[in-house]
Amino acid sequence: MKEATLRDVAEVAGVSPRTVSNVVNGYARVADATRLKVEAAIAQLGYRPNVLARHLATGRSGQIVVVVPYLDTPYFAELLQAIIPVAREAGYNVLIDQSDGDREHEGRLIGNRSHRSLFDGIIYSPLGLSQEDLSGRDPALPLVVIGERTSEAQFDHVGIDDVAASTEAVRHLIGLGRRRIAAIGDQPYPTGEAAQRRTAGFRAAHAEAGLPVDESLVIGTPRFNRVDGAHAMETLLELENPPDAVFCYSDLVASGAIHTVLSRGLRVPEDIAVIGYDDIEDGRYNRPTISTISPDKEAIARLAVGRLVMRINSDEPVPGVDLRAGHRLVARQSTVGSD
Amino acid sequence: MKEATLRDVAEVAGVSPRTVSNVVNGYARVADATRLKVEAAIAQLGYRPNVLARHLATGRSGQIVVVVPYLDTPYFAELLQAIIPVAREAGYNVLIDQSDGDREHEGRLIGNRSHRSLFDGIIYSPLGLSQEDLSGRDPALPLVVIGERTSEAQFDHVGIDDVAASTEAVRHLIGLGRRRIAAIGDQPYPTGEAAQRRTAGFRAAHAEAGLPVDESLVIGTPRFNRVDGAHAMETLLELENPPDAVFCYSDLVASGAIHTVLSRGLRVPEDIAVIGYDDIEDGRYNRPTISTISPDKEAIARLAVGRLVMRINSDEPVPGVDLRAGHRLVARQSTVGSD
DNA sequence: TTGAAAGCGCTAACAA
DNA sequence: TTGTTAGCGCTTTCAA
Repeated sequence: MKEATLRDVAEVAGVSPRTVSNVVNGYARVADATRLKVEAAIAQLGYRPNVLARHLATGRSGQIVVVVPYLDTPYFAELLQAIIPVAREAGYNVLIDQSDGDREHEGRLIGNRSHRSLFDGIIYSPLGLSQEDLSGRDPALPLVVIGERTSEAQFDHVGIDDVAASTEAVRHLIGLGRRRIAAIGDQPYPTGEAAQRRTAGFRAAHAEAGLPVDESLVIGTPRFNRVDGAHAMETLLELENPPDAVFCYSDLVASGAIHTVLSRGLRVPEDIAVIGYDDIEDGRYNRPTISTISPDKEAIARLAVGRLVMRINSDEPVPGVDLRAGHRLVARQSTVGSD
Repeated sequence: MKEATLRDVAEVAGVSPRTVSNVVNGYARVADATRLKVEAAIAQLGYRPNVLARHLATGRSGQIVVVVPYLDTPYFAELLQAIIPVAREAGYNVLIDQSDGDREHEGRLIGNRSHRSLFDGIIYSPLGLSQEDLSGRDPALPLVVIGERTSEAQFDHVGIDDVAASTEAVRHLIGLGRRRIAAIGDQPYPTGEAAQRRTAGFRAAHAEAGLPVDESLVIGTPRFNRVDGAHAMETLLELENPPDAVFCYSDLVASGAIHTVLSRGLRVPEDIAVIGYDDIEDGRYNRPTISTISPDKEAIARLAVGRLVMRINSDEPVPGVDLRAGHRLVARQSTVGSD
């Protein structure tokens, strides 16, 4: 049996398609009597609007794509989990795209115009972003960037205050009496902007406590993965004077670092306290559980989707803004111990 | 500037829209001279087909949805990572839907007809499936189920041979000289069909080795999470005669179980060997690294997408089949130790 | 408030 | 091999 169309409904209700459309969309006001007739017909036929046709007519696809570097990285998976329901509520389907951390790919999607009919906007959570990455893009395509920030002001950024959050993390370690604090995850190059903000917070906390920063304790890593954390920690443990605490730029890094510490027969947090970043679920089950900076992922999702929808619905060009979501420090065993 | 349409191209090339359509889709054969003209026009105008319009005209949306219980469960994330590129290659966009392990939700999506215009088929990876879950669904909507199997033969299943895989896992433990082997993850109720197949393999391995099964060592869990594993392990350790090896129905369960063992001051694998299931990336970084059954996720993805596409393109009803992907046992530290 | 009708951009049956 | 043309199902301008 074929699906009922709007025209069928109109016929049964004895009105014009136009009126049915009005009822379905609640656009214009419709006389109560007419509305009732139409609604009855809709129910009778089991009519459901054809979304595709609607999109063709309106020129909107009702889809947004969310680009993340990796799907199986807990932080991104959790971010997606927060975004999807919010988008759905706003009437958008979410297309998930994985960039594989691949610059080429990321650029390709944002730059080219083949999308047009496929999606109305992009929420983009890059691994690292350089100026050119975004400046070459199609300015007509609504875009909201999560996490990274650049000086360019033509699009929106959503994120937490990384500098403040990082400062709190390190302040927490200092408050615990630690004095030789290391940082794992610095990326002192153009695309490592997010990492650099954490490093800035790290320095700020030292400064406010009147503590010097031992530069040999600031370790760079190509990514924010477990292996990176494990390796960096090995480097730190080989120092003449190893640290008594470590600020890791992700929970994954922290997990790797802890792994190394424990396998050397040292204790966490007694010998070395470790704090991470992201508050991924894994951290709550790690042994020891991982202290962390917990970004408000729901707020990030709400802000990003809200802003994107606004952009999609606005005709004039919208100036880019910086939207801040909240965060909080969660102290767990890896810094304060078990009891 | 407006986007160029197929009609524009036709005009510039001096041919009919029909011909342009043929060139773009490679349907009918087109004279070389005409093709060249058309291609030139396409290039000149920067024409890109409007996917939406095409879908409206063909009655296909070009999208498939993949339903997984949780996005942040590593196994499902990795599965999705395998499916997406395969689907894309086949010309389909993947819509990811999260069921939250919620029965209601799963049923709703499969059952109702509101999709029609939204997607052409579903790949469904349920947490557990009961007979009714699928029998009430719209038979016209192409569906491939990953993992679960039921006796119903109206749709396709893709999965590895769980019984054989589980047998291998337990055989591995027996081969290591273990004699009191526990199983964590049984679900002896209708929706626990996948779990039951693992239990069957567990028993089969015992049978073939002439070993009795101590029923008190078969522990049920509501889910396959870390917590479930951790709790079950506690139960096992409280037994008068605890096991010397454990077969866990997921790597997450294994991770939780190992957590418990270690926190009791026991060693893995010396005191208790642990093997998991799924081969999630996490297992390679766990301390100790986790031995596991590694399903061929790429094969699963290929089989599922291939079958779904076939179903979408076929007019007559297609009989359901059972498609088997490969698997292999990966021995890591949690069973064979560090060196 | 509602009707008539012209598209949205593409496909495909029918003809030539 | 290519052109003509009628939709796909919905929205929306213009009239009434």
